[in-house]
Amino acid sequence: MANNRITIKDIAQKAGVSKGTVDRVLHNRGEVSKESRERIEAVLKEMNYEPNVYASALANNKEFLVIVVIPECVKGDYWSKIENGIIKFSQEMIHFNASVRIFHFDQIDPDSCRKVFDELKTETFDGIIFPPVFSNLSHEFAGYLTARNIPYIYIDSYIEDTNPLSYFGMDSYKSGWLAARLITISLKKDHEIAIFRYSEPEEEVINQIYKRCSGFRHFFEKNNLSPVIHDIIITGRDENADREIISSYLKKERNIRYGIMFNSRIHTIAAYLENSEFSNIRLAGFDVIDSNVHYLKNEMVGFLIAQRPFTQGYFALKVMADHLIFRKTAPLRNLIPIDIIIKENVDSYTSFNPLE
Amino acid sequence: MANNRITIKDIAQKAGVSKGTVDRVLHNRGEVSKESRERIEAVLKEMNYEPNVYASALANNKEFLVIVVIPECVKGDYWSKIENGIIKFSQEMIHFNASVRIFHFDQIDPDSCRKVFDELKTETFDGIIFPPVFSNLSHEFAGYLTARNIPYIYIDSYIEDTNPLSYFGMDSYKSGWLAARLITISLKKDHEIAIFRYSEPEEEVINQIYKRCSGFRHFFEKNNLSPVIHDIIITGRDENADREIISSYLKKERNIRYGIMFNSRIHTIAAYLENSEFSNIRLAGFDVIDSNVHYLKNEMVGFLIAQRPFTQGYFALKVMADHLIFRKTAPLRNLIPIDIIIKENVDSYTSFNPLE
DNA sequence: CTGTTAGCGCTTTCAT
DNA sequence: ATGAAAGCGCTAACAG
Repeated sequence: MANNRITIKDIAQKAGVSKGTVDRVLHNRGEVSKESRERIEAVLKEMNYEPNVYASALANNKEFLVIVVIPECVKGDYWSKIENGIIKFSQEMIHFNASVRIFHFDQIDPDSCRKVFDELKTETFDGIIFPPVFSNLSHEFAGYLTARNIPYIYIDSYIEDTNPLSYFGMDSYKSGWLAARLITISLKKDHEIAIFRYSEPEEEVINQIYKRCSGFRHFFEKNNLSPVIHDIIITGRDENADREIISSYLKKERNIRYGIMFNSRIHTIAAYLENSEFSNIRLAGFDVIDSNVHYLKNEMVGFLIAQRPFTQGYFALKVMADHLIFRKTAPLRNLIPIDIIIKENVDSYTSFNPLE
Repeated sequence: MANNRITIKDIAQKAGVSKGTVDRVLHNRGEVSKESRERIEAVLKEMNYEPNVYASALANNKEFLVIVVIPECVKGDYWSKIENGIIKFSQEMIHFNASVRIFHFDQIDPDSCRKVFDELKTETFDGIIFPPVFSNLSHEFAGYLTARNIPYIYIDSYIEDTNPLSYFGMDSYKSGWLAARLITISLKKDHEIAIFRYSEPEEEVINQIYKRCSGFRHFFEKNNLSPVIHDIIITGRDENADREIISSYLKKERNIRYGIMFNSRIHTIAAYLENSEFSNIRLAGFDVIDSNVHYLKNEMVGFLIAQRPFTQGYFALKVMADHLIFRKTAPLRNLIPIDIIIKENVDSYTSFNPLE
């Protein structure tokens, strides 16, 4: 039941050549006569040879450096969970002579991101993983990478007209649609909805938020529902100002019973409403980050839509390693499941991690 | 940034011994003087040595056989997804000289399970994975395994007073609780609920179903809700009889608006109700299996509670491999997230699999 | 073009 | 009790 594994030696014997020659055709690095190659290829196929990638990596003894560029993060937030997944997998790579270097930039400052990209243009590395937060910058950088033949993987979001090795992220449109569906379940006839948004969403990051929002609105249209939906524009920077904006708005619009935010910061809204006269407004948001979980548990937030950031980070790096070290391929687009998280299943969601 | 990896050779040099001696202390197989051992152990700790498990497995060249015992399954059902996860990981094991043999038994026939266990008692193997479906049988078999020092891992459910290496499954009580919570969201005052159950749930399998059911009922009690809950007992074997039982029951109880089943066969109920005068009854059930998904999409079923069977199978085998081949440990209890699946996120749920 | 050789990091005889 | 040596499956440099 076991030792029917075919090795390079078996192939060599059966083809009447040496292991060296077999290796040459396996990695077609030339210098093999046509006859030999054809004979070897035939045997390879016939015996259904599968290389032992571990032995291969061991012998290869080549060093790899994978770069990761993500926004600065604090413990427990979305990016830190992606980073944890990356760090976790990086530990499985060290025995293959592969290491990872992580760069951070300021999520709302394109310049800080450009700086990192510029610095990277002076360095050499074998692969890179990053979220295309600022689309213009990322598009340009992707072009550089393609020109240099450096494989890159997107996480979190995607930009068209580029050629990443792979992509891990959520279908933003569908996640917005799903959020609308969930709100609808308990939406009464005269209930109104508030969408909380930042003043001028930096044009560059608009993509993902925009898609979620349009999925959300389309759900109602397509289902012939037309709840009143308010857009409440806040600064996202000035707490006092925001508190004032929100409270004066809600004072005028007494039918608002649901509030949603399409980034991961619904907890800020929850903090404003908590202990206010509007604490009965039910909130919904994105991402199972610690601060959101707090308000999920005290029922300020009714549900969260989540996307397994740890899994994203872990598998993005795994795909890169498979490509670089093991020469394996992976599916181009990996759409993460859109998870529905409420008070009753959040613990099971956060506590499971067979990988850590 | 890279080649600071410490090898056994480095340790040997620094401790002034040979690689062989270092290896002896690493796997404490004796025959080392106390002085040498202490010196080596000091160096090991000082240099923070991490063995290269891949090189180790390669050199070890030992064969492993892992047994898997699961119920017979058909494509697309719960057990087949567990089996897929197992098969997937087994492919990563072949290069470590480890193979997997899968045995099947009839889920509702304890004798067929006993037969497999008995047969296994005459075979030799290095580890085994199975769901303790029949608790008495499993308990006894676990005792045998413990006595023989063969590591075993439970999937799907757990039995007390045994010593498995690890366990992957859902917190059944909480999943029932969650189901009750979800139904409550849209439960109107005079709505009643039907629990569909098999006549005499085989005493042996009662455990998981029982826990789900009590979680379900407790939710209402603890929240001071007291919807009328009906128990509708069907045979589970005789289609015509069941159809008749259900329809006559529902004819008498016109307030029943929700139906739930605590195993994975809510699709059978959906099939009975579809195109009947009771097609407005909303159903809920467990497990994202193909037939359930069908009724989720046509809205006969409102939601499913799911538990990532592929993940269970995959990681159960991974933990076994880590134990056997790499001598790594794993957490004992791994409670899988309790996923909420509705029409709007089911596709994202089933289509994601970076592992396959 | 091809075979031989040394070696990746580790394990396991086998002498000593 | 310990070191030397061979070998796991594969790669790559080097003769020829």
